[in-house]
Amino acid sequence: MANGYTSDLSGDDIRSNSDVPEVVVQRLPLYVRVLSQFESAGAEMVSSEHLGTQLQMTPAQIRKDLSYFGRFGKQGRGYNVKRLALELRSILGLDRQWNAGLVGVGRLGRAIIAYPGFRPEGFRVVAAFDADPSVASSAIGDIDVRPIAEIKNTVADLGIRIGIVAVPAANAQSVFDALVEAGIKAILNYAPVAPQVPPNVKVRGIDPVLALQSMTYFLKPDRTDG
Amino acid sequence: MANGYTSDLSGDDIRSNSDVPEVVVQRLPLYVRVLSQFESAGAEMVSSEHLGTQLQMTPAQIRKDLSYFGRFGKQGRGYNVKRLALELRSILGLDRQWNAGLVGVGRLGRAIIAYPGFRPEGFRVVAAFDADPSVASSAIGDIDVRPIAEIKNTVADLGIRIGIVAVPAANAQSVFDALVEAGIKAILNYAPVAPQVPPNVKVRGIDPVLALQSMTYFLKPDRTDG
DNA sequence: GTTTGTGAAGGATTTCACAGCA
DNA sequence: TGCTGTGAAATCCTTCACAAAC
Repeated sequence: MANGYTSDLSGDDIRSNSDVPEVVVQRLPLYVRVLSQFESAGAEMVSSEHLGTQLQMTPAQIRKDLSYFGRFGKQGRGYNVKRLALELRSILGLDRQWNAGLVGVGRLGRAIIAYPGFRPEGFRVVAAFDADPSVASSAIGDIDVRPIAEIKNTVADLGIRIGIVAVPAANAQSVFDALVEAGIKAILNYAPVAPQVPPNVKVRGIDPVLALQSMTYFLKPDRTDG
Repeated sequence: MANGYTSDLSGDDIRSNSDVPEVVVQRLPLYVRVLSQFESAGAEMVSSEHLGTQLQMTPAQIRKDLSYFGRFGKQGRGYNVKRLALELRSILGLDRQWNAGLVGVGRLGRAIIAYPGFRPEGFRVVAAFDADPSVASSAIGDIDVRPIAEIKNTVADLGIRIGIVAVPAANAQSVFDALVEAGIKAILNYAPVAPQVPPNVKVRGIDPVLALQSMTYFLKPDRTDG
């Protein structure tokens, strides 16, 4: 995200900071992704050097990151691609399904429901919520849309662990509050706001505008291109 | 946002690292955003304390960040909301329009074109490109769709400074190459790949899956909720 | 009294560099 | 020989704490 603000840890039922830096956790999915690519390209072994080239990172950083979780490599040979991918997926909890609840079924919310990239990675949107009563109590595809007031019950009933917020900025904070109240500890936020949540709830923001705005800074010394 | 990997700087025509840390630049848009909110709420002045509460950051960090660019505050009073917003927008180059070219007009690409959040912030998608010849040379809304081979000319003709990549993973690298070849220095990447670009080209990734995958780590110690 | 701007301190992250193993 | 795993060094980033300004 661009740019995930991330409300931090040290809850009681969220994995505590223990001593793995947050940045390291954020890089793990990147490793999983390129390992998958190597895997389907048929590679058996891979070195930190090789991974580093793909990800434009130093080999040392990759080795250090992995060393927080175990000793997965073999000197002189590198890492077994399949094994390392499996280990990392297990560390991240990607070896199971995660149910998500989407709040806001406007244009963006519908695009999120239709997005085909979640399922193959084990994320399922199993319920949707909306403030508009004419939308709520209908259905989109095979997903029921319910009134916001039902978040808490539905979260419990369907085993929802992840919230996805796709409502207008003005309504976003009240949605965060409702999700937190429902016991949600991980939120993917598409709304252009800085969420106020307790420190034991993680929020990652998806915000293309913020991403663009931090790049224009570097474009400024603007040699008249066009 | 989620997690922007960011291929770094020190080009010749990209604002050099000088000595403002990259993290600081990435926070500036956040400040702009909450300042806008305060502005439309009618606030005249704001303190670093107050901003910090909104953004869940320490006041010291905000003051330090701002101090890289100038002395915008008044002791005892804080910052003038309108003035600070204006200064930051100017620093980030948000006081003008930026033209972007979108590559890939599938489901996601069309959603990006339809996204109403760019325009009000000064970002305009002025051209689209696609590999599929049956889509290229058509138009979507008021935007022409052209073959990928025309990127370079179109970038020059329309003054495009920003590339937006919304193609399938398999085609993404060749699109990055084409954009770089066309002289683009800032790319917003929606494709789930780690781009290989020269160090003077900035890339920010928008990737909800990566964002989710780094949150599940903290959910793992999984008290059977559902 | 309040709040900024900033050196200096403290903490976190990255990189170095090399012993140890295959 | 080739490459990992890792303490130690170096760098980067955040927070502290206070003089100066309003």
